Amino acid sequence: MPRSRTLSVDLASAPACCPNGLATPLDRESAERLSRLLKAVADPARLQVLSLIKASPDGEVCQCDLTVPLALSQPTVSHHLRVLTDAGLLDRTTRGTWAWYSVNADRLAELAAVLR
Amino acid sequence: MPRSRTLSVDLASAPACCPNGLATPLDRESAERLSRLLKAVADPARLQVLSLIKASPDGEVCQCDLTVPLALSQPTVSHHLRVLTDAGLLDRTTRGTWAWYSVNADRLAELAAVLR
DNA sequence: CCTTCGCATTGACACCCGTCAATATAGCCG
DNA sequence: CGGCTATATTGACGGGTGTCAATGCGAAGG
Repeated sequence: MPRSRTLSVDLASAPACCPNGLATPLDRESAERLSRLLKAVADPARLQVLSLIKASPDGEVCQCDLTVPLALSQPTVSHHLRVLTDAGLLDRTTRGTWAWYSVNADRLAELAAVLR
Repeated sequence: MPRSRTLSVDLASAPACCPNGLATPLDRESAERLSRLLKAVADPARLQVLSLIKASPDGEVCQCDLTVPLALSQPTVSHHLRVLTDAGLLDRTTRGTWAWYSVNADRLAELAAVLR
C-alpha cells in the first residue's frame, strides 16, 4: 500500500489509550497508539505549524498563509496539515476554497499530560 | 555518515530552545531541536522503556531486565536506551557489568510543558 | 589466565518519511 | 461556460530508522 490512504482511522483515538500515562507499564499496543500521536508532533515543520496557529490572533490560520513562513512547497504543507489533522491535533474548516486550521488544545494538553 | 556516531552533542539541549513553548512562532532551528527530542520519545519501544522505569519501585531498571518485556533483541534494546540517554531523558549508571537506567523527570516535564 | 556474562558496535536489510514536480479536483467569479 | 485560485493527490526520490545476527569489549569470578 502506497502511503497516504486514510490515516484518520484510529489515529484520532490515542491518549485515551493510556489512562495512567507512563506511570504504569505500557503494553505494546498502547505504546504504538501513543507513539503515533507523538510522531505527528515530532517534526520541525509540524511544530512550526502548531506554533504559528497558536500565535495567531484568531487562533486559526489559512493554509495559504503557511507556505511562505514554512518555506515549503504547497503539497508538502498540505501533507503536514493532513498528518496533524488526522492525529486530531488540528481542526479543519473550509470557507470557500480556503482551508482554515485551528489547534485542538484539549488534545494537545492530553498529549502533554502523558509525558508527566 | 553511518548511523550512531555521537548523537549526544546538542540533543541534550532542547527545551531551553523554545522558552515560550508553542505560544510563539518557532524558527526552523528551534523547531528542529525540539523535534529531535520528541522523536526520541515517539517510538513504542522507547515509550515502554520510560513506563517500565517509572513504574519500577526503585525508579531504576537494569538493561538486562528490559529485553524480555520489550520482546526485542539485546542490541535493539541497547540502541533504544542510547537514544533516550543521548536525548537526556534517561540517566545511566553502571554497577559492575550492569547498566542501570533512571528517568530524568525534569527533562520529561520540560518536554511536556512545551506541548501546553 | 580464561571463561562467562552483560553491554556496545558494526553491518545489512526492509520499511517509513519528508520533500517536490506534476497533475487532478473543486469552489468562486466574470 | 471558462478561467482562476486554493487545495488535494500521485509518483518518485533520497535519507532516516528499527531491527537483528554477528562480533567486539570489559568487568567479574573461578
